[in-house]
Amino acid sequence: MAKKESRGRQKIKMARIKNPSHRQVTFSKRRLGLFKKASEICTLCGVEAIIIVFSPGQKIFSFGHPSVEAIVNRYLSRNPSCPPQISSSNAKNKKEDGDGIEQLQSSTMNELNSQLTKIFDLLEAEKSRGESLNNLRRSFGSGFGSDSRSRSSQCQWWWEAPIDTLRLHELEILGASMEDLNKNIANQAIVLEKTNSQHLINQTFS
Amino acid sequence: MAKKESRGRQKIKMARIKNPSHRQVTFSKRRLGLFKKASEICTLCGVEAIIIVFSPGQKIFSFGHPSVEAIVNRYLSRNPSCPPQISSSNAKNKKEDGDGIEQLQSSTMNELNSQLTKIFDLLEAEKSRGESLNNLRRSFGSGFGSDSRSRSSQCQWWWEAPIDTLRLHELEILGASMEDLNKNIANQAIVLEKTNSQHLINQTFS
DNA sequence: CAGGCTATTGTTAGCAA
DNA sequence: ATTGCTAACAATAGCCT
Repeated sequence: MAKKESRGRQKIKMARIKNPSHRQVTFSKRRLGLFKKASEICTLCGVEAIIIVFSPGQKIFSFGHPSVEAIVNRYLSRNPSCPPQISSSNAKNKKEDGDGIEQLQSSTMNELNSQLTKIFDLLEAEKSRGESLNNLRRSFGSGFGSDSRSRSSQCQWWWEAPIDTLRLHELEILGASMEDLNKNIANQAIVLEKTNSQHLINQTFS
Repeated sequence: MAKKESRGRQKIKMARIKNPSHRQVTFSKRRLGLFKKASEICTLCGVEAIIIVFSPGQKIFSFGHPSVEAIVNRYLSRNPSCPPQISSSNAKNKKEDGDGIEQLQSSTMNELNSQLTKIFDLLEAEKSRGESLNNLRRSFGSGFGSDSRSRSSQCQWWWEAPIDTLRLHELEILGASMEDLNKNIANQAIVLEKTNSQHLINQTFS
């Protein structure tokens, strides 16, 4: 049976990929690749970096190097003092991620201030917990928790908010940046795991 | 003379590079690579993305795909009701870059408002300059202005602020995000030009 | 739609200017 | 601090499962 062996990677034109399906695949793959690159430059050069990607599907993906998960943990367990006096119109079914970006949608300066206060709080908390992330990153080199997978799977509470991200106000973006920092934990896990897998593969083949 | 021909790329351990010089080189190269990747995913998949990198040298580098300015633009033109009642105390001598992040250091909520106003202002200024960027990007396909280089070189008014970025408050980060959006024009130019160069090289060799 | 495979293209470590 | 070079390494387009 003449198995049609793949022609391998082909050169592509640098232009928007027409086929939606194909485009989606490329997006997924390259997004991971991009995040991995970011992860590497952070590790190699000891720098901090964040990436925020607005996908066409109204979702936001993000990556952030240092202690991002710490923010979430701290936030969830510590629940800041100032639950923004923002209109709680969105207080519907907020899960643990809570406060979606919708809140920022109708931002006035006052609400913005509230948001910022909250963010401020989060970051302060984050700073004091940086170590936990470091530990996670350490484990990257030696062994890796196989549970990190299931975890990231469950944690994919990406921005499910039904908002048109492309029209986000800059204020929203700012808020999103911070919120996304929370989400990137999942990303981190995915990236790290991915890297690890490839590692294992390489070892197997070499 | 046995000219020591390079052994080519060698595998490196994924850990912080000890040698500062080497680390800096790697940072520069990989930063461009990262930005290029980002540029590609934006083009190929038609998404928007931003990257912010806090270098160890107290500088911030950023990348932002299309019209980050456009987003702000949208906001400025769309936001009718609430032109923040921010104190216009920032109307001082704002150059296009000016005001370092230090200002955000001692931010209080009031000052924050001022900052935001300023940011808005900067972005507005940027918007009026967006065309030049667009033109630059256009030229990417056909020819490219050799002057774009000198320009980006001069535009490297990166964050020269002598602050320890690792201790930036979130407010500073937020401000930086917006400010960096301005800077990304220069980055774009660099990335595009770089890409172009490689293109030419490839053509030459093939 | 995420994951595996492989031939190819793309990126970059190590040097040197 | 950036740039060119070359060989080696890494990412990934196209296809399948």
